[in-house]
Amino acid sequence: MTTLLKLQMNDNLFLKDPQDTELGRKIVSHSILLIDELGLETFTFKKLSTEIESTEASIYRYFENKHKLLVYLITWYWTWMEYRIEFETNNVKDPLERLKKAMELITEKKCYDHSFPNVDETALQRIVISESDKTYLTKQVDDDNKFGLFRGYKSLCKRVADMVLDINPNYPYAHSLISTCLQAAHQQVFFAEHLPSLTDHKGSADSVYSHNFSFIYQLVLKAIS
Amino acid sequence: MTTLLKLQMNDNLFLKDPQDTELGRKIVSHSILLIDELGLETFTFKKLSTEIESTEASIYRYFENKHKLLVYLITWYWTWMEYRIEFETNNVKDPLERLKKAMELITEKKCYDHSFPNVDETALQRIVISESDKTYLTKQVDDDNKFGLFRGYKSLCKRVADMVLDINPNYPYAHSLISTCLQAAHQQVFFAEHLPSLTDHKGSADSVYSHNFSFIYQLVLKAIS
DNA sequence: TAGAAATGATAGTAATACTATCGTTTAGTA
DNA sequence: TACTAAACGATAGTATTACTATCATTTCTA
Repeated sequence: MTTLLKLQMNDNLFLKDPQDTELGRKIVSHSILLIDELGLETFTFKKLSTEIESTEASIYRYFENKHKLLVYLITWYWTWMEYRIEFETNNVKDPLERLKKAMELITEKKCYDHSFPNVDETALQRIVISESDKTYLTKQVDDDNKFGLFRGYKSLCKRVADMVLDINPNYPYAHSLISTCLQAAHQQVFFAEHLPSLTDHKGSADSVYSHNFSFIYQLVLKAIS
Repeated sequence: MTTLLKLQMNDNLFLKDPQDTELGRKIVSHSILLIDELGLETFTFKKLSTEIESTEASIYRYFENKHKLLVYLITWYWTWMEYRIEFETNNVKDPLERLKKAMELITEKKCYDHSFPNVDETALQRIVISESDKTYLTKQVDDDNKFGLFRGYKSLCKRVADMVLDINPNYPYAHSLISTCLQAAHQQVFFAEHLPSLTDHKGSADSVYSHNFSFIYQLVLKAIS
């Protein structure tokens, strides 16, 4: 039996906490499936509402608009990642081993996590790959940032950067390096599937992910050595 | 007196070549200013048409929609970058020097290039920083790719990757490394301005750009050594 | 100077991204 | 059990967007 968990999310991400009600959880779980299927630009609250047999108005009671919903989902993903890294590196003493574990977790293909029954992590990872940059590449980024909407991502970045600094306190670009790697971790997967000449990761999905880990892990190790 | 130049663009990027007519050039030059000002999501052909005292219908005769216009502008930028790299590394024999020059050009803050009077390269670079990922992060990426819309970017990536392979033919991730660096080159600038905890580049704009060059150049050198 | 191409003017449409109102159902609580 | 408030559904409405279509006018060109 798996323990059911609830990740603590920033209040400003929603109007009413979707984790508290049946409808809220349905909005979250089905929005993941529908954004994955349609892509963010053609996804609408209208389509989601018919999918879950509810109404637009009801969805608007949980999320201000689809941008906020996207930020919510992406933040959930990074918060989940940070929790997993914390959990898995908990007993690891060697700083190099801890960094390696973190990079493995970041670059691996995700599968369903039974602790969170209403989140399809595989679909959510695909959303992160193709939509996550859109959370901050907007004109309202500074406002959104003021409301703490990017705390999840920043906190994860800091945690891994601190691992880098544990190994080499003199490396001057720990945060830049990690934010670059977090980006590369999904960008290279996207390129492997859609624009293969921009990457060297070929072959099956599995081999793309394992090449990607090697590429990124080596990049980090050499950079900080 | 500067020589006026025209970059050869893929036909599929437009319905009618905007470089051929006065109106076309006005569409290009003012769309750069307006997208820079408003951001892609609030930019519309309606607003652009009033800005240039023309009509929506006329703009639609040049570009199918604003996505294609964006791809056109971004492609212009990468084509311009590749031309400049070619030009500046022409006489450089040492492969390491050539790579260094290329990385300098990629990471530097751009200023107005008199060879292209209707393009504000400073504004265009800001657009590249905040909007370029949106050219391919769509559901139509495979279709767009079939029509060769990303040739400019792919060609630049290949050229720089080849420089890497000139230095170390055994490095297995040349394309991944360069596409990662091209991304980091603008992403870190964005973070420095809007999400500073995700980067280590602080201070004035100039210092952000020079730190960014150091960060990326060291990353590449160490990775391929 | 005729004909073609380019542009402007205008209208119209389906979809989007909301907001507002009101009635009904559900849930907590006294 | 009865009351109250919150949650939800149903419906309507609005401004804007992203186009498409048509036709008149200007401009270029052979």
